[in-house]
Amino acid sequence: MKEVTLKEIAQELGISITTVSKALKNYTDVSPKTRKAVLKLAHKLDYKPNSFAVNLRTQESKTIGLIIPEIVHHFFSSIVNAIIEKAEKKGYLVITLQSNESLELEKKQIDLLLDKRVDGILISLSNNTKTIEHLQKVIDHNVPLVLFDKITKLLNCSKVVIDDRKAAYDATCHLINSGCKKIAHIRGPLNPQNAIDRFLGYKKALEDNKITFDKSLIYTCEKVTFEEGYGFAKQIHTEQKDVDGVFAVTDPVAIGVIAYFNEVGIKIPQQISIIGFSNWFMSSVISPSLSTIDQPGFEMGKSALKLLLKEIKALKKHKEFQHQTIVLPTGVIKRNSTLNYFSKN
Amino acid sequence: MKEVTLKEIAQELGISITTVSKALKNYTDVSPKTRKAVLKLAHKLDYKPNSFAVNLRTQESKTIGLIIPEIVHHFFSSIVNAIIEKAEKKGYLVITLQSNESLELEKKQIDLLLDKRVDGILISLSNNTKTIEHLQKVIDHNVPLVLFDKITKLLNCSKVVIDDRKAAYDATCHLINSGCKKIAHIRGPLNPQNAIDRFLGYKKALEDNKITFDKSLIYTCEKVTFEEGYGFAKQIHTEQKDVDGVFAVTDPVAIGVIAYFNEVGIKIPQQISIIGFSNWFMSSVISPSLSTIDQPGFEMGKSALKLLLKEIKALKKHKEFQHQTIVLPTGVIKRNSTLNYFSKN
DNA sequence: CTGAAAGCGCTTACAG
DNA sequence: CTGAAAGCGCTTACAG
Repeated sequence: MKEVTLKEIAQELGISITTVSKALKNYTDVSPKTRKAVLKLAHKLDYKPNSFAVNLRTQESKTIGLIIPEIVHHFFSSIVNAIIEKAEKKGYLVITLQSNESLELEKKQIDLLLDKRVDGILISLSNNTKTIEHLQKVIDHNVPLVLFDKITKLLNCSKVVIDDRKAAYDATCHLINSGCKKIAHIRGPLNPQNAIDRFLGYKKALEDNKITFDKSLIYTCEKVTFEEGYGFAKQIHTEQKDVDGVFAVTDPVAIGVIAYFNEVGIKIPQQISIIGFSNWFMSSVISPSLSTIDQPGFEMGKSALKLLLKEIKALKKHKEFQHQTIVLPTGVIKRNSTLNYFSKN
Repeated sequence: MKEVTLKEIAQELGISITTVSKALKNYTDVSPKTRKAVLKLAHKLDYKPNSFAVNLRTQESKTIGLIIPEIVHHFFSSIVNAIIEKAEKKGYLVITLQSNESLELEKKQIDLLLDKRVDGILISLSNNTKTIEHLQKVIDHNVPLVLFDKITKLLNCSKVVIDDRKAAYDATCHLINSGCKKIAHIRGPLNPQNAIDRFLGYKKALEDNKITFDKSLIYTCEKVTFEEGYGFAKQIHTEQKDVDGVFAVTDPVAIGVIAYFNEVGIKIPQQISIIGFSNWFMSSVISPSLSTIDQPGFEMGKSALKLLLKEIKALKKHKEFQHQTIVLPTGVIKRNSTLNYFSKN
């Protein structure tokens, strides 16, 4: 099926392309009669503007790029969900790419998106992103950029995050309030800012509650998986350090911990309490259900997109745009992997 | 930062735009000396072809559209994962949209993708897709279309599926072989082909094993959720029909069933066996771990994309293209929610 | 080996 | 109110 063009409509009506274009775009300087005829024929022929031509003319693609570490991941897929849905409502389509936690891939994908001339880019950094030239390049090309969740403070652009330090503080306090005296922390990799912040929140909570920080109770994940959680739980058990609480950097890791203790018959939460982070769907359905931190993925996606579209709009109008950092609230979700008897809050 | 154009390179070197273009595209009719000078300057200026102009000229977007019912879903996110990754390697970017199980949205999204002039469309149908004009429209516009997983047989295009009937047959036989005599089936909605096929596979398995089909043991989901699984398990329990096996249309539903029986202290698999479908990640980590059907999401995404790219290529060369239907193999994954003592296979 | 010219399909400043 | 013309930045058939 051949696509209909302005030219064809113009020829059929015996008028100029210019007038057809204006009529379709509701310009005021077209006679009602002409406009009507154009609209009628356009509708009849199911005319759709050729987006390639429109893009070239307007230098806009009405497309935004989205890069996340991985899509098969409850939290990130919730974010993608929000972004795609809201973007569609605002007339933008979304090109999604995954860095697979690789800095090299991330760099390449930034180039792909710039080559594609997307109108803006949303990105959550890979765990291995230690340099930022590729991100600075986006800004230098005058393409609006918004970082979310896994960010770097070194970049002058808008950001959407949660207060990881506070959330981790709250998680740790919940363990302490429910009676834990010796709390291990299975942390994320050393590079990403939010793994660092969660660790610091944990440490501060101990401090504020006069519990001595013990370096040997820190276990560091590389891939942040169920398997690592399971492995570290085994290690904790074997080392016999009388650990009575575990704060895991994210739910899959915590679920690995639960799986191990379930297996060896250690009672949760009576003998050991576990708290995770992110509130993955499965955390509510495992046994015992996992206490965790509510991390608002959908809200985060929505906010990031909103900021990006604002900046795109400002850029188009050549207006100044003030970069913002939005911090979304989190909360402790108390379930059955922690005791709630002593809970103060 | 202003983007560099062919014109600027031509001016700086004092040659024509034509020659610059040819040099960059490795046409043979350019002198080595000229070519070298062009490549050098292009590299120095970090020249990137303006994709808007290239799209308009070539009438190709190097972009494909992908529509799925929902992205926050283990199986679908695995498919998206595969498609994005493989497409990138082949020089295509992917625009993803979600129908949210709505036919109206699905129609709109098809239009968006056609307006965008994507080079091809991959789609898994919503549960409420009962008409196919919007899909026929894609074909009529000469845009390659590949259906996967949730398909309709009414459309003449390539398809990638699993043999749902056989997989369901195998799942049910596994229950029978492990000793179940009275097996309930929590099925999917009435419309989607794969819910129908899974139901038929279940029925056939009973038949082949001389177990009378009992209509009252069929429970029909609307949204196919954990909550529905939980609710139907309660109903099964209350109705006291001595059900000793449950085949659920998908894992989240099966996990709802497990949650209920765990709660009321009915032993799985001793008193009742459960099998799901799709092998979601969480199925391996709940307690008891869930027996299920291995549904190869990554493979499905890969195959669908491969077929689509083949068709795009054929179309470009004005060659005939033979539509194909690929059926991917599945297997029963035996875990702890079913007894394995009597297993024959 | 080089380049002028046409054209992809639109938008819009400008003239009448 | 209408339309000729320029231009977005490329690609490519064609002439020389």
